Amino acid sequence: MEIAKAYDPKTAEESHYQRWEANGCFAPEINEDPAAPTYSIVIPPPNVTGSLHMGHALQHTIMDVLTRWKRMQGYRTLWLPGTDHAGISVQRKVVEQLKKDEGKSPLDIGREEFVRRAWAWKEQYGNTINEQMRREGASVDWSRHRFTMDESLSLAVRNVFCTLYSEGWIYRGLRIVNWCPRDKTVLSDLEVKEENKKDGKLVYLKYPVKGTDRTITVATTRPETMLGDTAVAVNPSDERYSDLIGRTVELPLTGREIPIIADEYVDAEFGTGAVKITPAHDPNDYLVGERHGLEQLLVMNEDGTMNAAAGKDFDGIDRFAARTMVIERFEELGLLEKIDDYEVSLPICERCKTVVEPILSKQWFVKMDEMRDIALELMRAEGVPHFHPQVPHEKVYTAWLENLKDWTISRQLWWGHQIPAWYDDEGNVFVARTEAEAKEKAGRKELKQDQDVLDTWFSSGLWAFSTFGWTGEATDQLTANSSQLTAETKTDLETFLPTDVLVTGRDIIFLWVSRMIMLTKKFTGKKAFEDVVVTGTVLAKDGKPMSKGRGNGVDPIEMFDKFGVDATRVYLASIATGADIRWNDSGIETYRNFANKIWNATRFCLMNSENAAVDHASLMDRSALSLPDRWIISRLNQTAMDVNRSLSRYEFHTAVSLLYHFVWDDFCDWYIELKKDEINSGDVDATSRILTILEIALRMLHPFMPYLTEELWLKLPGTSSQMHAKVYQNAEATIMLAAFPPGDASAVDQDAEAEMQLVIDTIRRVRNIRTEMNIKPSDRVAVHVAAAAEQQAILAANEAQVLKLARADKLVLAETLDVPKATAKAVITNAEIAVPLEGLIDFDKERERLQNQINKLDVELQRLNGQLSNEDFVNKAPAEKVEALRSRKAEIEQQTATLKTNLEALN
RNA sequence: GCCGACUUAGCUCAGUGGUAGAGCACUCGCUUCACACGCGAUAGGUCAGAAGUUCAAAUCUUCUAGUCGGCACCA
Repeated sequence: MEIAKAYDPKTAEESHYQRWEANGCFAPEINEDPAAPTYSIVIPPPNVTGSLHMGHALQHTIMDVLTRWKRMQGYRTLWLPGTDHAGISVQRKVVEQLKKDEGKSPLDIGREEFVRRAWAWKEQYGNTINEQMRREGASVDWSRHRFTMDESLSLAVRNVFCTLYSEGWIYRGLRIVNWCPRDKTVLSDLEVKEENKKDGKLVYLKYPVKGTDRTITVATTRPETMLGDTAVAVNPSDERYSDLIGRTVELPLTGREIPIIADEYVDAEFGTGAVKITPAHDPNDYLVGERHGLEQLLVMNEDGTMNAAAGKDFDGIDRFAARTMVIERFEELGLLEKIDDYEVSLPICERCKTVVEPILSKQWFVKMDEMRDIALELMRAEGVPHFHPQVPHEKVYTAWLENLKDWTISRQLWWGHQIPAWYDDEGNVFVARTEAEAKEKAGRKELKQDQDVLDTWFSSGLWAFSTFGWTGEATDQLTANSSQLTAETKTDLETFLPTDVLVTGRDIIFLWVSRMIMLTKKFTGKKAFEDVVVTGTVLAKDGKPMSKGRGNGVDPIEMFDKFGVDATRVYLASIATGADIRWNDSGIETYRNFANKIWNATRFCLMNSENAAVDHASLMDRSALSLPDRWIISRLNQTAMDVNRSLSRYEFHTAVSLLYHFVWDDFCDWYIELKKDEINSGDVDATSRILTILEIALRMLHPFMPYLTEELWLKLPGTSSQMHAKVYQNAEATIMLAAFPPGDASAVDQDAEAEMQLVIDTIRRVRNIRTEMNIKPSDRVAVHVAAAAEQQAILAANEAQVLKLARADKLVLAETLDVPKATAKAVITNAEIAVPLEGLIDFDKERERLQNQINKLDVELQRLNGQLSNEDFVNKAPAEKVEALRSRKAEIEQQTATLKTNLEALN
């Protein structure tokens, strides 16, 4: 069979995905047994404006590994893909496009037209990440792809809103919220990030106290808000100001007169001990205002400019320009006391980096206290979700829940789920799924729908169940009597919820994961998922998070082009420990090389495969198996068991490491080398066996390296759909439906492993002698081994292999050595190795070699002696530990004695 | 301010009580008929520092230092 000398990932990547998809291999229905156990994962829906970044690639790799592994195990498997509608991001893109192409604003074209264009934008650009996922090899069921604004998911949103409203969990109220003046919308606390600014200023303003010649000084980082001050507060016990309480100040620049009040909120120690109170522009001031019945004076517009209430001079001025103006005016009036440098932390809009303005606004909120209890109860009673790694995520999650504040869910956007609330002329609100129902409730009056839409995370919070068809309508097949349903009649909702695992980054545990847990439980009574795998962050080479701003990102698509999809996937899996990790090109090269190694190992097996074929029976007849066969079968089964265990614990890096070492070290470096002569000589049985070992290895590798393994598996003679797991018997042959090797404990053969160790050690010591004594690779040597009869027999049975790999032409086995003085020697467990080097040996060098071996053993001997002479150790340590050290000590002493004898013999 | 994580070979990282590991880089030798994206052989760590628990600590506890993260506050 002709097969290229090096693996070219492109070929494999282009040929298999389409066929898998077309054959329905990704859909759970490929599984012929409707009663098979299920395994389901919903994807954290990427932003529809987004393209694939390294975080996606990492998480998708993990999800695909799990999905393919479970599918191969015969589970009825579903990995459900989809995207979210990304309210703010899409809105911004469409606004920009509109301005650029037509010079128009959204208001110019109206809401209906704007939404139409947003859909058009989504249709045109929203598919990028889906195509990239195909390239990744993601085995998602595209027939179940969901979008948060799909009709069914939107119906679910409306029903959830109505239910929560009718139960009093959703309310509309006037609160201080986070306002982004650039996006002109409110944001939830989680969408605002604090940023420390060292170059901030603390401005001290003097307010004249009415009826006196005194002033009272307040300090502020936002001087422009003084235009909205409605009081000055001091601590009631602050004697400096006690005589001023109850008086008023004449608020400069405004002509307004505001009271001086006393409130415990004020810290007399901080600043001047007097605080300006702006109830409409600061959350703490808002509370003070509530306590004292102060006016809430809003002085800012939604775009961050000051409004008419700020005064004629400031009306329409941007907030930062107004800040400068206020300072200047105070200076002119002689009322600016001083300006101090001050480190401030500014709230920043997570998406657009604009400084967020705390502002009084009427918004919709979800009350979180009862919601929180749902999640805490799940964690308390069942420990759900199980976080992997548990530390630190479980603790952070729980702590966050305990301090949860209400969630602002309205957004001043047009793209999204418009809030299903209608108002009559008097401002009465009617919440209903449809306008018709609202009118019904209102007595058929003319109503106007709320202009706001819901937070995108509100709809993604339903993702775990709305994606499976839950709409909140009476027609939903829900859980109550699902036990009466047969497997065939169960809906997706009954079949796949709860999902098995959620794989995500830590940045959206609060934003999304926690809300999904609460909402899923509330509306379906089920858990959203049992486990949450929290991946670390893939950092750039500089140790910082990858970001467009820094320009330090690594594009997964470029990595696919450069190293191949499979290599990238295995590399990502190898770093999936839960900890953050720096991107490292040499790491990914390792797995490019690994892919090539697998390719070439297969190439070798296929070069001589005439008449041979994959044949699982060929491994069963123990009497026909040689030592290397028994050994590799033992290693194979041990590896399979360990890989399964690692995957079940989400220890992806361990699984990769096990597979890497099995394939490269055990299979390629030893097994292939040991069997080479047999294979090359056309031994059909030997070739069938090696093909079979390889075939099983490819299956284990498949979840990590889907393209390479499929490409090679299909080339192996004898592979067919007969090798599929039994629930996929009628599908077209593909490795992705082959049974995942479970590993067989009874095939693990400790004797074979010990015997092989003797062969390996013998070969290694001879190679070592050759290198250190500068023997040319082309020169053959004689190998003498002194050992007991049992060891002699093992080596005798593998003489050809030892000779070949040690590049020797003679193997002499005896109880004791009979060699000339000019001989290099070494000791291994249960044997002594000697290589006569007449005329070639450098006696000084051989002395040095022997002395080095003695020295190394001596270091270990010292330590063993130390431990064994410690009575506490001997008395208290487990007996088998003590015994192990004793026997190791005896061995070392014996080996040292031999080496010393040999050293003396050279003199 | 509170909470947490991390600190192991030159680099990037595994390793949750019993002889310190990997990949890459480095050194030496190989056009050995699957693979130079390779083969063979070496070298390289008082596991951040200190104290404690234990027969035994990279691993458990406490403290210190440094790095990073989350939360809170911020007139």
